[in-house]
Amino acid sequence: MSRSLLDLSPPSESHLKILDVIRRIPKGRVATYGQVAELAGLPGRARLVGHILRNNPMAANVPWHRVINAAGKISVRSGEGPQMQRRRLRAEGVTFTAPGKVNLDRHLWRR
DNA sequence: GCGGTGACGGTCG
DNA sequence: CCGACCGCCACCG
Repeated sequence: MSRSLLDLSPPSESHLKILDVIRRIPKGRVATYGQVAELAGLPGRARLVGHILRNNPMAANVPWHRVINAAGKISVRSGEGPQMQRRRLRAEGVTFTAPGKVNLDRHLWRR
């Protein structure tokens, strides 16, 4: 079978650090890609966070749905991703100001 | 091994 | 709100 992304990717340190930060996002709160990257000690690498979530679909034990972009919107593109993300956030009590747009003033993770 | 390409972003106008 | 530009880098040819 052709496996290009997942199977061959060895868990790099940055990789693990990012996932670790995401695990710390409290329930009912959200964090931006840039914020996650920064907390992981990787300032300026917001896109790396996106890449990782993209290549780690399941992201087991990782509340991937709590990661959104700086505009408060859901960035997930693939298939049902967006819907599922919105659903999960709502289930945690996260409110939206518009379809797919999280109320950052209320739920952005402050640290 | 090297370079082009595009990305789950961010920022500014 | 939307679009253009920017910067950083993993992926693939």
